[in-house]
Amino acid sequence: MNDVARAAKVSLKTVSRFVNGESNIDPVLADRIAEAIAELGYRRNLAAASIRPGWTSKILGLIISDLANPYYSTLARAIEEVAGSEGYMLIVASSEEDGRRHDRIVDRLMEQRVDGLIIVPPRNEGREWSKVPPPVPPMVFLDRPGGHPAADTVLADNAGGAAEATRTLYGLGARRIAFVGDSLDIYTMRERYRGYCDALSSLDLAPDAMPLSTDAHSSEQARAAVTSLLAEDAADAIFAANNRASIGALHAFRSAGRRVPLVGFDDFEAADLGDPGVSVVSQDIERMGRDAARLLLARLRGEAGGDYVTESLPTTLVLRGSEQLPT
Amino acid sequence: MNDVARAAKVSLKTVSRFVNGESNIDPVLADRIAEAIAELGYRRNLAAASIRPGWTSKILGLIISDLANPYYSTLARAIEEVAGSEGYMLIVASSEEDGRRHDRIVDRLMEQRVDGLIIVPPRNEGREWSKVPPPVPPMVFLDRPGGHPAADTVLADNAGGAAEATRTLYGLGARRIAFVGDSLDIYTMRERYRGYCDALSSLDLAPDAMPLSTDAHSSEQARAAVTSLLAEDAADAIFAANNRASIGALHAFRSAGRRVPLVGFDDFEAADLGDPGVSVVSQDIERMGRDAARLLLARLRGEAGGDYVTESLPTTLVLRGSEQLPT
DNA sequence: TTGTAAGCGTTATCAT
DNA sequence: ATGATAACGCTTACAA
Repeated sequence: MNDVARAAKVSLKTVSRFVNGESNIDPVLADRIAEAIAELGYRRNLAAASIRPGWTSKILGLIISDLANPYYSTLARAIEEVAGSEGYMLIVASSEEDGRRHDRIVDRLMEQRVDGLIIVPPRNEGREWSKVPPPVPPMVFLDRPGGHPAADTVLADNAGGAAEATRTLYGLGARRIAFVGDSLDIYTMRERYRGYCDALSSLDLAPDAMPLSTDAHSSEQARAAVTSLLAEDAADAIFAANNRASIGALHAFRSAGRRVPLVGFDDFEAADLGDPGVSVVSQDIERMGRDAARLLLARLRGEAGGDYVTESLPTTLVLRGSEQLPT
Repeated sequence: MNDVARAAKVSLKTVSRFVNGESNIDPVLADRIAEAIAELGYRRNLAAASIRPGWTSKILGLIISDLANPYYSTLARAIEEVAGSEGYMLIVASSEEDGRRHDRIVDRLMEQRVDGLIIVPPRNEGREWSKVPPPVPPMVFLDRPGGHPAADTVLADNAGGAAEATRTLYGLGARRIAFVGDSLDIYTMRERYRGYCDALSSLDLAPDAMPLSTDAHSSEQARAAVTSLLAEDAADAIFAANNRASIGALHAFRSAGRRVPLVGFDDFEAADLGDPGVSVVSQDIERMGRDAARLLLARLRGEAGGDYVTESLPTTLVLRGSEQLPT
């Protein structure tokens, strides 16, 4: 910038004004500056600019569990889009559900002086937020509650969606509705199980009496679980509490040569490929991401009030046929 | 940092030494400093550190077409993993295949002083690299060639994979093998078409005589294309040159109630869900990402020689049954 | 081993 | 409208 100023025979400050697009500047000088910039191939240094007091990095940090998982990459994309529209770039990092890793990323991001943070809290929690010395940048928790009082939160209505799925299966005649999912240590699983139980109870069915499988970490394990449910004739319908459970169930159906009514949680690419298509409780993932980003940007603009909100976004039941009894 | 120095009654420089983990430092002072840091909640400012000469931002920039696309998010994840293992964070941005957008992102990333760039060049090219004033950080092009002479490139062997798929279909008796894919303006499509044509020619079949559909931008369009192929009995096998084409073909098969041998390009989640499973030419996406990141990091370490490499990674043919004639 | 002074590339203040 | 000067938070000669 100094070189540009010298070449254009103006002061440093005038160049600064020029590159910042300030208005009050002599057109003649502006031209000289523009020329000097082009000639010297000058490029401003945003990192240097950002350390000035009152200036910001215009970078947001996003911590998700796994960028390769379509659910999170869809969230990331939606966030990137909203952030980009207001000039923010996004640093994305995967916590792999590991609290220590998550904490390291948080520290790094704060040292980098990101303007704000969007966080999917890891399953295995790390250090408590109260132990993180202030100042902490504005934060939004996404997909799961985060345990920091001064932060907004965007969730899906996991319990509501699960309840709707359960009621649908019941309405079509099912009375032994199996829950096939991952560990209940996971917040979303716990919520889905809660919704499932609530629905059963309100239908005068005992949740305890229903088949329950909570170790479907992979579709392979889900397949095994569903296979034995079929073999023992233990269930007349299945609520698959995540993607992998749904896919595992499909595999099990194919091997067994028969199926029972099925509703899954979370849509997936292949859900409408089979015959019948797989009915699912669908989350509006883009909207979750967008809302999280908007909430954060509103705080950064100082527009948000003193109250922190927790949004619980509705789910949609998408019926494709798998909820029906086979003909 | 000044405050910490004052509180610990040492000089600024000693604190700097401490936070940078330098060895020669009096344990007594170190303790005082550690205490002061904890008390004041001091956090170093990496942005400020990075503007010093000889220092780097330890941030890499990644430009892909769409983070929500599993192909690119898988690439991003692999890159993030390798980068993270060496202390680099990743700024990810989606170009949406738009050259102007891509150029804006490049400028922003360079102003941010990222240490290196990994770029999936957009379909609609923007400004030429020769017009970007130096210094340009080390760069790696991924998935497609990028048009900058001083950069490494990591590609998949699109032509080879397509040729293998074509030969496989031929070997099983097919003589009218349709190519269903997206526009040949796209580098990867062009390459796949080239491989397909090469294979046909070497088998004494005329590529021109084969059914060709290059407007399968969505699975819906691909479905329409395949549906008419089936109706007119124009093809006895299909090479689906991307994911969406494969899925569209499956939909068409289902509606028509019959299928012809099919091999797709690029694996997808549901490929083994149907009966038969969909055979595909599979790219090792993780490896592409890892290799790109490693190439870039090697350059940043100054280890790479003066020569720029172009890697063409082999594809794998995964046979699941759809390549066979229906029984 | 520790401290002093200078400088990295910016922008803000305040005078002109 | 423009410019001299002082910050911002940090690291690196170089001296002590």
